Amino acid sequence: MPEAAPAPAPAPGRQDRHRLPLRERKKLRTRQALIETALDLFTERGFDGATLDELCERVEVSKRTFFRYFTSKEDVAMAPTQDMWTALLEDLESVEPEGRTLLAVLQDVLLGALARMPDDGWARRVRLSHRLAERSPSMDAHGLHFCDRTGRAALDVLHRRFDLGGAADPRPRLALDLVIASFHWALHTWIARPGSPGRARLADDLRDAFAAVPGSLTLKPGPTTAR
Amino acid sequence: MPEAAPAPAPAPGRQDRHRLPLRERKKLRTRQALIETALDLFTERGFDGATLDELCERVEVSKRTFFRYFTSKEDVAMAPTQDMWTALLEDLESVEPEGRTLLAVLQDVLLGALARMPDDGWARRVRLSHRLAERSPSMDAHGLHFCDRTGRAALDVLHRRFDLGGAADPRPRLALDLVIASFHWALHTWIARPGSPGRARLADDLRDAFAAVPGSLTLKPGPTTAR
DNA sequence: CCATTTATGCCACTCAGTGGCACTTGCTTT
DNA sequence: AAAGCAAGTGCCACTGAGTGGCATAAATGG
Repeated sequence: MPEAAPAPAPAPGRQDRHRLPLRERKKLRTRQALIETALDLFTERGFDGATLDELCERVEVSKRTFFRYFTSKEDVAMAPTQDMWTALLEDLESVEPEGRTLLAVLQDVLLGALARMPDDGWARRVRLSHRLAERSPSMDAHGLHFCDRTGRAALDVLHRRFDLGGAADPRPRLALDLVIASFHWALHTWIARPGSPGRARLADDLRDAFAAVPGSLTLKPGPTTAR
Repeated sequence: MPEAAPAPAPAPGRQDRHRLPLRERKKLRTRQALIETALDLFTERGFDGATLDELCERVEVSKRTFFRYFTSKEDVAMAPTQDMWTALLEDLESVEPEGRTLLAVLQDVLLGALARMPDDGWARRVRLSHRLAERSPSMDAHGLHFCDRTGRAALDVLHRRFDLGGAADPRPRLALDLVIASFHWALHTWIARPGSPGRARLADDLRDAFAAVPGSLTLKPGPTTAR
């Protein structure tokens, strides 16, 4: 049970990495090594089967140091997806609705954040990460919790910037959860695809989910013996 | 990280409690005592501030026994809500759509399960439980995970019983998540109400959320300076 | 090159959760 | 009523996640 998380400091874009001071670059490298090694290790032995001591030994870092980068064992394995949500949160600060519905705005921002993820293996990391989550309850729980927290933060930003019909109006929350649900479905579908499709394919699946949103309100169960 | 959960055996209805053999009644009493005491203890000292040893001492049960009833520390504090989701799952086995949309069916079943919760302090337990969850990340995560798992199980039941447009259709999943999101919003609103309103008030809040679903697709952000 | 700040290593500690075995207790059998 | 069975429980030792504290190493700024 982590008390207070330090600043997670997600990975910044590749291009400005050279500009950073030496100390920061070293930290980034350690963080990246921890993520990469953790994903491999957990995939090999299973999330519960691998211990933090093993991970720290491989990366040649003390356990104490690990917990200065990540708040928990689950946290390190979820880092790839979290980076995307964090990017989304940043974009919300500057987006302009321009007559679109809230739902459309959220959908576009999510697609935008997705498109901006690095191409250097991010897709592979996300895939490994979510395959692990499918098999480890605690990882899954951690991921859902992060989604939920970030979602609330996103709504706070929007409530601050726009008039969304009062704090007691459930509609913004429902719209957001619809987008999150779409994302989860897309991710699930994308993970299950043969081969190792990239970002673009995930974006396509996401668009499919978005397109199905209106129909989800009117879908009627067919007859009992339809198969 | 629990490996495999034993049968959680949620509390059965009050009326048939007398019919149970002595041994079963004793188990029920122990389970109930653990839940009740846990909620009080965690509320007093905070979820992280209280240890399982303290809880077991108060209930006069060994820690080993605690883990024969609940899979984790979080689990015991979430039991009240879980009972409702489990009831919902049972109801889904026998519901008939009768021309309604999937969304309407899910909404009605949820309201039905809610109405059937015991009146003996269930509302209070749920309130305590969710106040704790608001303040403890790990409890919140555990609750979200359970919701998600149960939701998937619910969809499995429906897919087995009805034709929902194929396994690759995102609409059923979106409809379900919409209902879950409605429930979360209702719960959040209900918890924040002054006094200690009962089940009925929660059902009202839930109906409000359901009514707002269509509007969540068309809501447009107002002008930046609307306040 | 030194002073300060910042990241890390090391060690001991708490507490959640598990495995194993002995023991009690409610229920059944004769 | 005594004996037998099996479910449920207690006790104890153990693993592993996560934290606190302090000493050390390394990067930065002057």
